[in-house]
Amino acid sequence: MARIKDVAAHAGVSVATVSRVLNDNPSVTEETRTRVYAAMTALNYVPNAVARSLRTEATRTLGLVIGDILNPFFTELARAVEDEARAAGYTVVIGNADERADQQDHYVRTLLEQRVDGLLICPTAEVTPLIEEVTRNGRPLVFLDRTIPGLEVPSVRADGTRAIGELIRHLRDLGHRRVAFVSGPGTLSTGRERTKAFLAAAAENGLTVPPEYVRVGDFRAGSGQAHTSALLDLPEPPEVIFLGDNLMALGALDEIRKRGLRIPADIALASFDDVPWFAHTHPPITAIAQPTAELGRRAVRVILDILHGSTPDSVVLPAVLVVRESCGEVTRDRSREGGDEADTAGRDRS
Amino acid sequence: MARIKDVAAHAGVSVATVSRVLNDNPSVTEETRTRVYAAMTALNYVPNAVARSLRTEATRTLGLVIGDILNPFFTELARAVEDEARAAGYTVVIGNADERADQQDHYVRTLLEQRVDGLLICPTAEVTPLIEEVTRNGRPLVFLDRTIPGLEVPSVRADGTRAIGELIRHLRDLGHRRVAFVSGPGTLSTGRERTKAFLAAAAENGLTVPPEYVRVGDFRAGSGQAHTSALLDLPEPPEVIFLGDNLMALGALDEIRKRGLRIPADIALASFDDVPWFAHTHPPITAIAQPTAELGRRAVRVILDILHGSTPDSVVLPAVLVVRESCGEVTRDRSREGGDEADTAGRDRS
DNA sequence: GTCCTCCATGTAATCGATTTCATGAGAGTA
DNA sequence: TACTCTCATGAAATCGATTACATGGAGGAC
Repeated sequence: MARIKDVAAHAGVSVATVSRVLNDNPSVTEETRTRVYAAMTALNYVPNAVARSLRTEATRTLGLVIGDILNPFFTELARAVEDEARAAGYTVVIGNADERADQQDHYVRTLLEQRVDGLLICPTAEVTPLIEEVTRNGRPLVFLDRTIPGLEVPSVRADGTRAIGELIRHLRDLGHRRVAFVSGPGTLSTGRERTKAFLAAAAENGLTVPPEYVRVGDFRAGSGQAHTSALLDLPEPPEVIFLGDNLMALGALDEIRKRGLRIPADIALASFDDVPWFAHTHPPITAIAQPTAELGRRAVRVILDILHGSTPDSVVLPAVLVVRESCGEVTRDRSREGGDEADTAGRDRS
Repeated sequence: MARIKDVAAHAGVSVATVSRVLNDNPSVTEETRTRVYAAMTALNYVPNAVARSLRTEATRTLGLVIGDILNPFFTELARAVEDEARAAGYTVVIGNADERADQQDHYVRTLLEQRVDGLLICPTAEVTPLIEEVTRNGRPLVFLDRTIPGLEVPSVRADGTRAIGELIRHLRDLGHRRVAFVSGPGTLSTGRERTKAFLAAAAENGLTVPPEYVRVGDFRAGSGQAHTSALLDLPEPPEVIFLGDNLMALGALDEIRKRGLRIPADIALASFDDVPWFAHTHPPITAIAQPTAELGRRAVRVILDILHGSTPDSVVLPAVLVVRESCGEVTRDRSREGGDEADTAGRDRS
């Protein structure tokens, strides 16, 4: 592969001049510039980013570690991060933690070795020694979607507290009394936060929640299915199951379909996270939508701010309730709203 | 950040020795080895992969350029590629072409600059000058999911011809005569191939397909919706619409829902690509499933073979028809099969 | 004509690792 | 004791770029 030295020889100049052309240094004659460009195309020259990064101590690369690449929430997030980063001239390297702390650490380590300029992490666990060390060393870091309390790291996330309150009120208005919640792991801020909001809203709306109605899932389809099965097998099963994320909702649907139950007549369903196909299930699923793409974009802006030397604040954006039909028919004039909701679900897809 | 020189000084050895420890060179005393490890942990040493790659001319990194990161088919593919690559000690850098040739080229160029050891590309266009150059220079390259005819590049893909034949027979058996197809772009091998298979199968089953029933989409939700709308507005609309991929099927569902039509009574639907939620729509969608994860794994094995010096053959795996209910009730004893199909859709999710 | 200034270009050090070749200590043998 | 052989370790070149500093030629002022 052609090196800068070959280009220099071919163009009859020094490597310094070629480097200047590469970096748009204005102190190069128009004539030599064109000669250098000609040499580059003649030799199919592709600059070696490895060598450049070694010298400049910058890779113009961001590392993004997501929780689960099969979760549409994270892919939408990744897509937004990438778009925003590319616009700023950065490349994004995505690592898929698969919701496992060890695999998260594997990618964090790899990304550090590759000397990414900044790290965006959706932490999959409370805190690991590696993460702690990264924060101690003051390397550019932003937590995305999830946070770790006690660490001085800026974070970008959605707050679903209000939307969960609205959901519970909606359920109570529909006459439901026995509501179960399948949360995420207690080691994740999103799991804890959603559970807390659920319990608070239930209390506020006069719903008593027996302990067996609050289950700890792992944000994966399998656990949604298992907990749904367990809940349906209770002596007094709930009237509504609220799943803590879209993958667990998919698992719940699998289980409900397997048992031949009807939604919402036999069991009502709601989900945290809204995904496009929720509008097309039978019936369409009531869900809480996060401003996913905006979270991704803001996270990039925060990390770029850090790289430019400032110390930005954390960002919290509200999630919103999207009422559909999986918790029961809403009797008031909802026809118009139904159309709006379909639009909402499809919003980010165009 | 600590460098190998600092570790050497701290351990009282030379940089060469530290490098030997890093690379598990057996000719290092157990005693110095432990002293070097101690120095590394004391200094929080993280080896600089940039410097190492510059010297060794290898990055242990694979580049993967996918068509669209919001398409679950590609994310499942990416996930499988990543898993297989990680098992072999490689990191994967994913680029999202967003179905645009220019953005595909942007990532190919970036990945070449980063000196990835091999490239896995799902080409988004017939052929670009850059792609042609990459093949001419003989850099390790594999086409995934899609191929470009005329280029001597190994490819890994699924063949849906037989499954499409089965689908058309299934439609004919259900009494359908007017079948429309929304294909992918003619510039993509998958688009051409599916169209060809569709037309051949239609002819074979005695179905006449007027030209306005064969539409060219772009594998994105919006075009599925637009073509569905156009088809439904025809003086003689089709009885069945067969969408060329899962995103266009989602768009078709949007349009059908907007019009308040029922599936399959008003319009029947089938899709290329099977995704988990197709089992949960109303009604569940008949689809053609690709062996997605296996495609990803095989592609990694092929590129690794190339890196090891062999010249592997292309891989073609069959896609299979998954019959559900969106084309009409199957009257025979299908109760058991219904259960099997749900399992099939959920297969890769556990 | 001489000197100074400006500016395009070149020379060489540098980034942090790997790797070849040299070296010197210690063991073994006569 | 002297010599050879082995083997752990060190010194220095190298990968391909960037960049501080040096250089030399053209042009202007006197």
